[in-house]
Amino acid sequence: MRKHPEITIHDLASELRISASTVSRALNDNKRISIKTRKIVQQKAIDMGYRPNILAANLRIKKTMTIGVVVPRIDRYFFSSAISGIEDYAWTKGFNVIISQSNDLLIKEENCVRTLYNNRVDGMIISISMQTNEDNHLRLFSDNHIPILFFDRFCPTIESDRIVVDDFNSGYQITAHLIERGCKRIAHIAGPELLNIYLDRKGGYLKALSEAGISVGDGYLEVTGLTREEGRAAFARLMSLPNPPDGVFCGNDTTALSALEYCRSNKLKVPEDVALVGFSDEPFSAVVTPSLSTVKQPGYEMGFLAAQRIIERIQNTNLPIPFEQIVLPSKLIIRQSS
Amino acid sequence: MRKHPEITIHDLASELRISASTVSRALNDNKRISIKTRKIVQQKAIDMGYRPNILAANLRIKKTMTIGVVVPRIDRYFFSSAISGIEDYAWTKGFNVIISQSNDLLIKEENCVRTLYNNRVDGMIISISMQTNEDNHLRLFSDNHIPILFFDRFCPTIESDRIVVDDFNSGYQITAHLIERGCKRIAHIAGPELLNIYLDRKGGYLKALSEAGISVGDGYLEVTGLTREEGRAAFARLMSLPNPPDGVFCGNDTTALSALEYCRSNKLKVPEDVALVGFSDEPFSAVVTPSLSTVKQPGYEMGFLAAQRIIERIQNTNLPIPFEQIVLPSKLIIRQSS
DNA sequence: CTTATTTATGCAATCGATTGCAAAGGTAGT
DNA sequence: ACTACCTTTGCAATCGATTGCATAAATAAG
Repeated sequence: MRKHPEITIHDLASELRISASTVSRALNDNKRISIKTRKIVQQKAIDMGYRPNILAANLRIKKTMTIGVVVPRIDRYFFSSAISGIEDYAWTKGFNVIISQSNDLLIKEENCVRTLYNNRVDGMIISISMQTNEDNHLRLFSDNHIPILFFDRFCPTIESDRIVVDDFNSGYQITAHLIERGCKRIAHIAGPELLNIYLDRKGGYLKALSEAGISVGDGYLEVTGLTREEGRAAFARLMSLPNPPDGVFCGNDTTALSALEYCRSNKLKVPEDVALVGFSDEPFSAVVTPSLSTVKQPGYEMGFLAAQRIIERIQNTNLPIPFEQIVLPSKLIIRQSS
Repeated sequence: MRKHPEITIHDLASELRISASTVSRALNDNKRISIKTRKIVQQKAIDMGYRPNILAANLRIKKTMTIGVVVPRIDRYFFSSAISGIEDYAWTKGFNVIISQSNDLLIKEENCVRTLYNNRVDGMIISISMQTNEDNHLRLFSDNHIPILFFDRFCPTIESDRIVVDDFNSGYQITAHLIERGCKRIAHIAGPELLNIYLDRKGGYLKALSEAGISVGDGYLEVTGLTREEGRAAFARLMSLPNPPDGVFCGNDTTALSALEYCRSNKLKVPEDVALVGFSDEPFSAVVTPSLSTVKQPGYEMGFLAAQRIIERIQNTNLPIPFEQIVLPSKLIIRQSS
């Protein structure tokens, strides 16, 4: 079939013996061109297999119709479903999504953000890394008035839109649930204090306890990186305390799973000996035995909404819509582990 | 900080009282420019906060430094880990990755491919949808000599590179394993015949059986879309046969999970009453009870390799490297379910 | 000191589309 | 028939970088 000869508006123009500007306008359905010519041009474009050179147009327009996404890891279900939501919406609006992952490393995140900036994405959706304790790279966007939007893990020092779930309340509900089901000694494996989401989950935990007049037992508060290994280690420490907990609120499902495995190999009954609750509703949580109680975060919806919001902002740069923190409902899912 | 005034090479040029061409060359470390000037220009670029306009450069160069990716669904672990591999490698080479998902719909896939084509990606990595029974949209790339590479699910009628696992052999191994552990009546829940991967898995199953002198029992071969629901229905049909199987090779882990759940609710013991094997090693497979035997597909490695290969092709358009089908080793993982 | 050669820089065209302004053609009003 | 106005189209500049060719400057050779 057709090989290299790439058709331009100039080819169309000379073929039709009209000017390139007319062709351009005709293709864009500009009312300044007569309907008749428009039809002719558009038909010819099809006949000759013309495809617009988006780069040239973008250069002129100063838009790339692209939004950048940075997440800690693409292969974590919560994030991939968020990306799925972003892509689905962006696609309907003709935006492209370019993705990159920070691997939870600040340096990599800085590089990703800088690259997206240099690639002139029209906006960026990001969930920051566990290490992110400064915001210079993010300022690149906010200072230059390029829309930036955080979801889930956000940077509190940057003014911008955010989409989060109510981690505080979720932490509260989880803990309240454990209390209600009769747990007396409730521990918590928390995530890095750098991230608000983990601080909030812990905050909810503390509030629920204090409201119930329960004090946090000695050594009942572990702070970890929430990996499989750290989770196991932390849980092991908890269970070797002189007075081990009978309920543990794990910072995420991964650590809850580690806990479950620890219980299995140490012949501890869940939830009889110790009740467990995780966070995120990873796909495996529903199918392990016993199935894991957890909090469902609407990843897809968050992504969808994020895309919606940032595209709105991209298309109304002048309109001063105030920044907003959108809190999505999360849902406590009680299963066999508690 | 700095607001709108975007700096161009011309600004640098006039500031330094030299020509734009010199600035351009200096920034690209062209040896035709004296080291001294190069240093000066580069420093000035930093001072003035210059950032190259990639669009302008790309327009000239006719490269976008972008590779497009199309997968059925981003939120499936196999695919998200492949994307992760793609992104990791592409990133080291300065390529951007733009993703889109077909949702296993041919129409959506066609649109995605066309969009990527119009966006002038330098190459495309794709795993086709379950419905893809024609290749016109894919010809858009191959006919125009834009590198295209398939991974996992490929289109046999398009000449191109492919990265796959040995589905035939994997299917063979799974079945042989079931035979070896004593199963006499082995069924298979296969995927759409449109896709080679499923045909091959089935082929391996058949070969192993015939080699062992076992014939396929009546109704022992189900062909489905491999979803949760279809899997359950198919498995239910199998188990209600007059002579139900004592070993089932499920086309993927999802259907194997459906089977497992069916067994649970129907008090069938796995693997005593019926042994189960899945395919893909989804994250949940290791943690369900009983844990699922399955075949591990190296998603991340496939993606990494795919990116490596396609970038190589992008950068050597003229060099006629012959197309290749790269077969990656898969690994049978035997767990409790068999 | 002149000519040949290398080194460093600049000019101007180019990539392909968009767009303000000008101009040509057509219609209408008086 | 003349001016006024509207419709339709074209000219040429622009977006910001790259690059072949030409030129200027510096060095080497004779």
